[in-house]
Amino acid sequence: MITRPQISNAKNTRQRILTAAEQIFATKGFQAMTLREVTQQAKVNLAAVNYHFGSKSGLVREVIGARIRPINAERLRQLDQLKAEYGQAPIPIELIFESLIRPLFQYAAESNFPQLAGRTMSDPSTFVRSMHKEFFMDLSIRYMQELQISCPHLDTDTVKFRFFLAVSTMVGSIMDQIRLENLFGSKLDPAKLDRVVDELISFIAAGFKQ
Amino acid sequence: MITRPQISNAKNTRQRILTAAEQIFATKGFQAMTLREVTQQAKVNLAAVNYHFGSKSGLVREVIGARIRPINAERLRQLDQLKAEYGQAPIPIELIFESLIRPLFQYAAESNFPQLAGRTMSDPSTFVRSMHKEFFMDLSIRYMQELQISCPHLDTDTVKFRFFLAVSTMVGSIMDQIRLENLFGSKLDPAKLDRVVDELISFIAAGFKQ
DNA sequence: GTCTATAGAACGATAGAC
DNA sequence: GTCTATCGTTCTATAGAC
Repeated sequence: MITRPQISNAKNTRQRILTAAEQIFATKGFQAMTLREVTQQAKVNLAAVNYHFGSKSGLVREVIGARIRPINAERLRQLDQLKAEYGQAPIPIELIFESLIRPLFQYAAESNFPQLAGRTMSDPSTFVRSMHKEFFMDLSIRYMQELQISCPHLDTDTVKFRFFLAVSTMVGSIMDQIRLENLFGSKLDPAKLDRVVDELISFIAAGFKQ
Repeated sequence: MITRPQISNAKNTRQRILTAAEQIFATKGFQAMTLREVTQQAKVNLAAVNYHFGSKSGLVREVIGARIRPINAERLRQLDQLKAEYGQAPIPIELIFESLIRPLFQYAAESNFPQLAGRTMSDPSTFVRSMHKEFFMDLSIRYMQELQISCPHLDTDTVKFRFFLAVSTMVGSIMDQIRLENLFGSKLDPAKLDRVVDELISFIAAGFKQ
């Protein structure tokens, strides 16, 4: 029997690094995440990071991209479906934001992705900032187009302002789970997190519709 | 004539360190701000930071506190004045948030304080997080009490959720000036910043009132 | 593909002269 | 109060054995 320990180990090592890096980056940010802590938590050798990902930046790029690409694909899939459903009629604001926000939180129970996304949006390091533009610029333009159609009474600048505020609310609320826990005095159970998403969507839609 | 070069130099050195540290912390965050860069930009000796502030943490504590204390005092002053004006009657939601948000942005033209505050709220370092609790916990409780009075139809948890979202919007929007500039394609002039504040207050109030 | 060992640079902090 | 000089630590990244 031919065994392939290298390949299967490689996958395990690579995946364990990704898992550890995601958790640490999400909670500490780019600068404070050290490769020593990542490899220690993943129980792999320090040099493995450079072998598999080339550099610390390469690792973080992979961590963020691996999570955000499927989320953004799901967002656009839902938006396209709404587009098909409503045809020429404008899509209701709530449904547009549903398609933007639900996919972001749907994996929250099985990962810390929301926190990761929030960190990606708020991390001060120039490297992470450049990724933010790469992953969200086109998406933002598409959503603003759709919102403009659903809000013919608003001028372009107002749509931009309110979309900026809507995204700020979304980002701010997923970024700061600790502030949320301070407010409520304990860890959030999944039921409370669902409630956060419901409140978030209706909060944003109300601000946008006025 | 008796000169006191030490004292006047001390003040200059101390102040120059604070100014440089504020600018760098606001843009880069705690971890990425190095004392070498701060002292180089302030044109003072590296050792001066430890003489005047004890440590990097001590410096950042001073930077944040020096800005946030007067802002919070002004917020509570305005809130108390509203309280006196309205007596037993509930204060309108918009005015409550005016008192929370305007003082945050009023010094925006003459400093980068909004960005500093956003960084304080979002920085992942545990040290900065502890300051966040120190400076904003009591304030949050006071504002939630006032909002509860103005929203007797909402239960306590809903007030908490929406206050959390309102603060998220405020923090997210001041934190990420670069995202705002990406959206509008250029630096924001003061007139646009005023517009941001107006939109922000009405956006939050709409989300809270529904 | 994974390891040890280490290069090379940057960091916060401090001791001690002035 | 300010300076020079430096300690001890930590970091990313890499070279080279296995």
